[in-house]
Amino acid sequence: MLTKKEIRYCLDEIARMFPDAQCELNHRNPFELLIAVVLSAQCTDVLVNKVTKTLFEKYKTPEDYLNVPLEELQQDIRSIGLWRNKSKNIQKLCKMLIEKYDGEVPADRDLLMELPGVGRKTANVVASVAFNIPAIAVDTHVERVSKRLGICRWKDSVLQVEETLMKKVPKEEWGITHHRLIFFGRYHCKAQNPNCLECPLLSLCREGKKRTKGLERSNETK
DNA sequence: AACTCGGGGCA
DNA sequence: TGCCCAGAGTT
Repeated sequence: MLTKKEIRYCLDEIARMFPDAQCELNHRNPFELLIAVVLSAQCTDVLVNKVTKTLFEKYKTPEDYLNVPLEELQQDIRSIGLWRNKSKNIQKLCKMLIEKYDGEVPADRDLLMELPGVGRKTANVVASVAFNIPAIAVDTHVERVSKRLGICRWKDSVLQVEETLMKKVPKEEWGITHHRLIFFGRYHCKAQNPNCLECPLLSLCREGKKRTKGLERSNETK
C-alpha cells in the first residue's frame, strides 16, 4: 500500500502528464452535467460528447425533454449504446426534477441517487463537480488505477476504494483527483496493454513492476 | 454476485 | 469479426 506521500507524488506526476485534465463536463451547468453523465454509462467520453453537442442545443430544460415524444429523444441519442433505457430514464428523471425539485437539480448525493439512471458514480460526479460537495466518484478507470498503483487493495470493493481515496487525498482536491485519475486511466494506464515502460510512476507502481519484469523475461526468451 | 442492456470504436 | 467501453437496475 502506498503512503500518503507516495500518493501525493503520483497525483502530482499525473497532473503534469495531463495539465488540461479539465473535463468538458466542468463547463456545463448542473442539469447538462447530469444528463451528460447519465448518458456516459458504459460508453466512451468521445462518443457522448458527440451526442451532447447537438443535444444541448435542442434541449435546454427538463421541460424540453418532456415536450417531445420518447421516439424523438431516442433518435437523438441513438448513436450511443443503451439508448432505449437511457432515453426513458432521462424523461422520467426530468419529470421528477420538475415535480419534486421545481425543475432544479438537487444538490445532495442521496437525492441524486433516487433519480432513475443515476447510481453512486453519477451522483458523486454531479455532487462534487457541480456543487462542490466533498465526494470522489469511482468508475472503472479510478478503480483500476488505484488498485494497480497500490493506493488500495486488489480485492477492495468500489466503496472501499472510495473510502481509501477520501482518507488519503486532501479534501480540497477530491474533485480534481477524480478527473486526473480518469484521464490517467483512459489515456495512459489503460485496461489492456498499459505502457508501463514509459510511465513516470513505474518506480512506485505495484502492478507496473510486476508487468515490466514479465516483459523483460519475455524479451529474453525471444 | 451475476446478469443484462447495446451501438460505435478499434485491433 | 470479436472484444471492450465515464454503470445502473434487477434477480
